[in-house]
Amino acid sequence: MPPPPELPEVETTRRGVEPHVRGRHIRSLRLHDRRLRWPVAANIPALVQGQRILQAGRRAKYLLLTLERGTLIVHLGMSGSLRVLPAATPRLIHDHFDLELDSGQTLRFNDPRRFGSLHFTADDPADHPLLAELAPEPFDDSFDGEYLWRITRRRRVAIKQLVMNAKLVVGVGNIYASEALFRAGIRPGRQARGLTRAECLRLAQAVRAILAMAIKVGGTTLRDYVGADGTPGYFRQKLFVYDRAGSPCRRCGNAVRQRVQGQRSTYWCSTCQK
DNA sequence: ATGGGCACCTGGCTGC
DNA sequence: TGCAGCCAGGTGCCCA
Repeated sequence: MPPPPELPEVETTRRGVEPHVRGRHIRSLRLHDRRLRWPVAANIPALVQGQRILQAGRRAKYLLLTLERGTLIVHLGMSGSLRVLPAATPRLIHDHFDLELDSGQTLRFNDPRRFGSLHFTADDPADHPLLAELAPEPFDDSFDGEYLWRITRRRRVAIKQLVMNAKLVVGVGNIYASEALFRAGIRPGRQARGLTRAECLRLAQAVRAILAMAIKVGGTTLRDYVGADGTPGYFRQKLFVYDRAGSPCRRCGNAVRQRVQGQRSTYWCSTCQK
């Protein structure tokens, strides 16, 4: 099973899709299997038919297709992928919908585990319930050490869980949470409020660095299609601690440790992280 | 306000 | 070789 789409994978998908959809008109939206995390509203095809796609954007891990009137909101969940294909391409199992374009291509969504989703909003997507409460984008100026310092002051929750809370930090899933904390030299079990200013700064920088690197790696394999991830190989090689329990830390050689934290596996090096 | 736990789902792996 | 059972993960939601 390939790694789940985190923010870099979603951004890679956005970049892959954008040139194929921008400026195109929607011939039709065909729903094949509406069973996703939330049942796909049956009236979406009628609402989007004939509309032009102005751009492909992203907010956190949500893909946003801006139409002339309204926005399609797509989430890849655990196993979702979007591909640009010739419209006649035979469908496979777990294909959920096709966004057929006037170019003769179709944007096809496949999602075995059905944690993905498709919504439409006629209003400002920023006001949509799924997006309204989200933290600032990691690459925004407002996301920095001071921001992390401010939001952690009263939080007793472990820093790893805080970093995975999309209302506080966006785009960091289980894998990159461990990786970012390793890079910042901070143990995942530390109480958020116990971090120093300097540590908050390092963590903010680490989050940005990890995401930027992953986007760069994803970009190298970008072609005319976009999978949920392109290449487990590249991906795995870059990981310092995730899924490496018992293996030597790539920095100091000590065994990488693992424990369950908030019902998720956490990995860290007790030498490199304090 | 905060934190903790649950639910959703299926491919891939483990162990008998 | 077959099969049952467990695990992984993102994240909205409910409850304490």
